[in-house]
Amino acid sequence: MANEVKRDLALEEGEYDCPPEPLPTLRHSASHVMAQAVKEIFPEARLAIGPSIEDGFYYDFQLSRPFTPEDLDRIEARMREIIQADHPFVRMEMSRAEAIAFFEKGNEPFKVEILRDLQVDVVSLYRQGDFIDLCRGPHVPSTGQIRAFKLLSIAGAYWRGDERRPMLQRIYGTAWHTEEELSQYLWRVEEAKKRDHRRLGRQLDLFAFHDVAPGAPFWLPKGMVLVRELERFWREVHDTRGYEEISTPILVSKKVWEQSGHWDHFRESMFRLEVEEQEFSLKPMNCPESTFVYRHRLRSYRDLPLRLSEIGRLHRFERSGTLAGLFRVRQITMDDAHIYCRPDQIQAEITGVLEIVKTFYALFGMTPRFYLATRPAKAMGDRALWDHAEHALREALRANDLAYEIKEGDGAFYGPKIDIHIEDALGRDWQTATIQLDYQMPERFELEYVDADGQAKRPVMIHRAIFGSFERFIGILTEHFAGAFPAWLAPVQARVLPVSEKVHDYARTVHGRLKSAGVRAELDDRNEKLGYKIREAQVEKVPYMLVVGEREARDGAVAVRRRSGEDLGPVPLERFVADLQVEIGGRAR
RNA sequence: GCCGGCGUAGCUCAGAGGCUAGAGCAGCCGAUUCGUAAUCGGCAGGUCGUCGGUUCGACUCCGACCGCCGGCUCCA
Repeated sequence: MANEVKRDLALEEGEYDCPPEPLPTLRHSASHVMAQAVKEIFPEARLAIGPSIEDGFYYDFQLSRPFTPEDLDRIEARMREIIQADHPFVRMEMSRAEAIAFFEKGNEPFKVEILRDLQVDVVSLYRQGDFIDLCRGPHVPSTGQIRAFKLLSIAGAYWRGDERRPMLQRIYGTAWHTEEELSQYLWRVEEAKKRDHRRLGRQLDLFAFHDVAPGAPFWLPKGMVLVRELERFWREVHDTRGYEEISTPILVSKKVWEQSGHWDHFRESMFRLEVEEQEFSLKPMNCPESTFVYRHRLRSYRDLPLRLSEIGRLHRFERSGTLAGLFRVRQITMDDAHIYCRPDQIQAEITGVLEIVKTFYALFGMTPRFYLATRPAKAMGDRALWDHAEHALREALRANDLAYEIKEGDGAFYGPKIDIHIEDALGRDWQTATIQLDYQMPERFELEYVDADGQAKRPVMIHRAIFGSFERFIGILTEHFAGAFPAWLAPVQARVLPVSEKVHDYARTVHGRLKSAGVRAELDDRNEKLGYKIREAQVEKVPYMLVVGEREARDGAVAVRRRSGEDLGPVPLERFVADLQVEIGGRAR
């Protein structure tokens, strides 16, 4: 019934199952081989889909019992046999009806479902050995082409990504052209694990999580230094840019959320409680309450733009399975601000925010990428306003000469937004900053200003965050710097290491001098050898180790060692203090 | 929330239906007074995540719950 096709058709855009480049093709083929191995070992397994993904591939199966790590070993061994046999990948074509019949006979309900949804008359299948799978290709010529691969993990995944549909078992694997690339990749994964902020957070005593507060960190003294330094910098920037800081209540009546519209959209994601027969909630956002500050006075067009900033502590009920260290928390400390302005000020205000974004990320050596997120399906407000808002954002981006991509339908329910992503030291992508234009909240809360003509007008509201949240951003920073924070952020900036007890008096003098100069300095006067103290300071990634022995005591100097291992030799104490103050004051990287 | 895995000392980990559950590091005490990544000796440290069940006996087996990890879903 099937026609074998001698050569791959010239595939066009949209006609393949994986990008027709060498590596995705290889990985896609590896997933077919994995499916074959699984079917041979577990004939009762049902096949779902198996694409190539970044760094590897997966295949989803339905099987009554869970896969175990031992199963992975067996599957991998079987795959090697299939690869050894060097079966050619053969493309075949048949009518959709024939294919449905074929997979019904093979008892593959997921394949049948895919085929029923397809709009085409003829479908392609690929065969290697006696294993046939529905697939648009392309594939490598034969299984022997797959050399460097490894199965990695087993995970659950909903059929078609829909939580109402069956939960399948997904096996993840990775595949590369050469063994070298494979081991390089595995090494990269190991390195990433070493940088994991959860691990570094524990090792460096930055923060801790406890069962009693899932999704909310306990900041330890050293981690709190990071929070404070970021706050300090953040306030400096906003103070000089005409922002006024406010703070609004955390526990508020549901009336506020009903008025803002959040109650309808996000009630289920709010922490609610009843007090004296009134329903309250922990605030999941700052914006509705910010409007109370706006309305505190009658506003004139001369008052605008009014920029109200707030480091607000929010709570959002994130489902238990989604929590992850500082990256996904239930208690979020947002570096928020709301700008109330006239329509003619929008572009200038957005421009100002974009400038802050650039300043911030340059400081950390991160390159921001900009995305415009447009009208979502369940949007509030009329179409024309949305179009106008999207246009204003586009214009601001263009005026700032910023390249951007579109995230279609990804806007907030009250307005479109510019999302800013950064790439960290490991090349991973994070969404951090966001700038959201909002005509809805002013409407809902009936905000007004008196214009030059004496008429009451409605202001526009811009929501924006630069870090996103302190929790998440500190998580990203920790991994970005692998715990070796620049001196201005480092919890301990310098540690004094006396060589022996004989110089403890001098070491105390040095330590005292550093403290009086405002340096976060520690004195390690424990009864240990120098090598031990250095090792420990090194592990803790203290930027400067100041070795003091009898020579330094005599000369009023410190022997400076950087955490890079670089030994700067003896430096007069006052010189070191002055240099360090410059480095910290300039927030040098 | 769902699928799977895990939970033993502050940390990293070993152990096991049957006598007082171990190690390294960290901590404390003592010795050593030392020059750029771990000095030596001693001491102390545990309701084996919680609750319930099976059993003569449970840290070990079973169940529920809590938390964490890998994913999926979600993310104003």
